[in-house]
Amino acid sequence: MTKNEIAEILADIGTLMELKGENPFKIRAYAGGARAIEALENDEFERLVAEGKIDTIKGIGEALAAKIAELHATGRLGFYDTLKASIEPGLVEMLRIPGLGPKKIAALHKELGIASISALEAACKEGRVAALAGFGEKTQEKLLEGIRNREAYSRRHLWWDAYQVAAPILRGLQALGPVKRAEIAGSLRRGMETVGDLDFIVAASEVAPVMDWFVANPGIKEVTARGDTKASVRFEGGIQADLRIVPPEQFAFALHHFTGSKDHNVLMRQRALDRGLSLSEWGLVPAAGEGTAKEKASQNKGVAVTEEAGVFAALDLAFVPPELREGLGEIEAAEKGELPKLVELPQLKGAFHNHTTASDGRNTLSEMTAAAEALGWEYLGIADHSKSSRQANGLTEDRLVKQIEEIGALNASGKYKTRVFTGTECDILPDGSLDFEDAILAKLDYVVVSVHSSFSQDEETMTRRIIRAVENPRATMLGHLTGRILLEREGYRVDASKVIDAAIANGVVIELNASPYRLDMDWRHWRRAAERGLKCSINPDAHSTAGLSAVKTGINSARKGWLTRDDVVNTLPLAKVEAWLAGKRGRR
DNA sequence: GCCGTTTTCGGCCCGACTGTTTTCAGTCG
Repeated sequence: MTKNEIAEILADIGTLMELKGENPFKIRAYAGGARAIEALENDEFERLVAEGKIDTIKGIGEALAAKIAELHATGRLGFYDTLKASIEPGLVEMLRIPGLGPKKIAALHKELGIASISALEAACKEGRVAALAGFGEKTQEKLLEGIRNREAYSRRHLWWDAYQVAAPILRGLQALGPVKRAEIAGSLRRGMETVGDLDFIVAASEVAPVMDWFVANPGIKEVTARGDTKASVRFEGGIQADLRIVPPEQFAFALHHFTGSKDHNVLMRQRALDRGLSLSEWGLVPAAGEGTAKEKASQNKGVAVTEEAGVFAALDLAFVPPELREGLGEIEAAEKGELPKLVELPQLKGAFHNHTTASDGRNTLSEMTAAAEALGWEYLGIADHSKSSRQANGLTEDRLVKQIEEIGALNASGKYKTRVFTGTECDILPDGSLDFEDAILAKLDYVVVSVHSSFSQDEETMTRRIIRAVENPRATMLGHLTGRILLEREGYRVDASKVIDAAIANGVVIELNASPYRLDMDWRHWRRAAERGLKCSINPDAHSTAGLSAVKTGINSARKGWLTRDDVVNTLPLAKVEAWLAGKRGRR
C-alpha cells in the first residue's frame, strides 16, 4: 500500500473515532500522524518503513508505526476493519453538514435512529429533530438549509475565483473611514491552489459601521453570524467569508494567526512556549502567571509589534512569506536565515506554452503578441496543439510550417517589441513517441511535450511513456505533469519522482502550468525537485489574451514550492533565453 | 496516541458565536 493510501486510512480512523466519542487527543494523534507521513517524499517514506524507522518521524509513535507497517506490508489493518464495521457509513457523511458535529450526530442516532442524510432530512421536515433535547427550531432549520446546499457549501473554490470575490471586498474595507488596516488572511493569502473560505482581518476604531458595510455586500445570500468582533456571510455560489475586527495593537497577531496554516501555527506556538511565551491571535505574552492570553494582552503584558515581521523577530526568526507557512521546514530555515528569496511576478520576462486561433485559442497570433507587449514581456512562446489533438484543432505539419513563417514575418516586421518564439505543444503518443517527425521539430525554437490521450494507462506504463518523451532530444520542456483539473478531475497516474529524475538527467524543464484550473506540477514537488537541479517554466497555457495573466497563480504555486528567480527559466532576459534555446538546439 | 535534557505521567490551544439554555454545550476555526 502506498504512502498516500496509508495516510488516508489514518485520517479516516481519526474521523471514525470522533464519531465514537473517543478521547479527542487520541483522535488528533491519528490526524497528525496522517499529515506527518503525507509530508514525506515517497522514497523517504519507503526507506523509513523498510528500515523500521518510521517512528523517528515526529507524530508517529509505537502504535502508529505498527499500524503503518501492517498496512504497508499487507494492505489491510484489522483494527481499521473492526472500527469501520462498527459505525454506520451514513454517520460519516453527516459530518459534512455545517453545524453538525460528532456529539449531535450521536444524539440523533441514539434518540431517533438517524443514520443518513436522507433520514435526517425526513426527521427535520417532520419536526422530530426540534423536539429533541439540545436541539430546537432554529437548529432544525439550519440543518435543512445545510442539507439543501451541501454541495455548494462543502465545495472548495479555485484560488482565482476566490480572489475575484475577495479583492473588491478588501478594497472596500480599506476605503472605510474607521478602518485603519485590512488584509486577507487564510489559504487565499497563502496562495493555495484551492480556497475553502475567505478571511478578512481588520483593525478599526469603530466596529458597527464596518460590520454594516460588510454584511451589505452585493452577492451575499445569507448572514450566518454577527457578533461584536466577528461576522460571517455566505455568497451566492456557496463561498463563505469571515470578517474579524481587532484593536490595532492586535492586528499583526490576528493576521498571522488567521493566515495559518494550522501546522505552521502549531510550530510557532511551540517555539513561543520554548521561550516561556504564549502565542495566539491575541498577542505574544508570558506563558506563566494567572489569567488568559487575552487578559494579559489587554494589560500590555506582551510583546508589542505592529507588523507580522515583529511576531517572527520576537521568536528569533526571519519573516516567513505567507506562501511558505505550511509547516514544511520554514521555521528551521527562518531560524538559520536560510529562507529562499522567492520568485516574484515582475521578474517574469515572458512565457512559453500559449495558444492562438491556429489551434484552440480565442485570440490571433498578433493579438496575443500585443497583449504580451502590454504586459512588458520581452518574449512570447507560441505552442499550439499538434495534429493528434483533433479535439483541440491541432496543427498538421503544413499548418505548423505556415505558422513558423508567419511568426518569422511578424518578428521581422518590428511591429511589436516582444519577440515571438516558435514552438509546439506536441502530444506524447501512448507509446511515448512524439506526434511530429524529427525534421519538423528541428524547425522550431522549442518543444513542449504533453499527454492528452490514453489517460487511463497504469502508473508504470504512463511513467515509462512520459520518460521516453523527456529523453527525446527534441523535448525542451514537459507540459502539465499529471493533467489534473482542480476540483474536477484527478490527474493520470504517474511516478513524479522518476519523471523528475529523467528531466534533470536530460536537461529538460518541467512546466508549472499556471492555469488556475491546473497548477501542475503541484507545488509540493518543487522544493525537492529544484534542490536536485530541476528548472521550472511558469507557463500560463493561455488560450486568450486574458489567459496570459494566469502567470499570477503560477507565481503563487512557485513560491509555495520555495522557488527562486534562478529556478525559473522565464525570468531570464531575452538574450539569455535565446542563448539557452540555441544551445539546446545545437546539442540535439 | 504522542511527547519529553526541568516530565516516562500528565499534559495536549482556546476563544467566538449560536442556540438552547437559565449557566452552558457544541461547533468552528
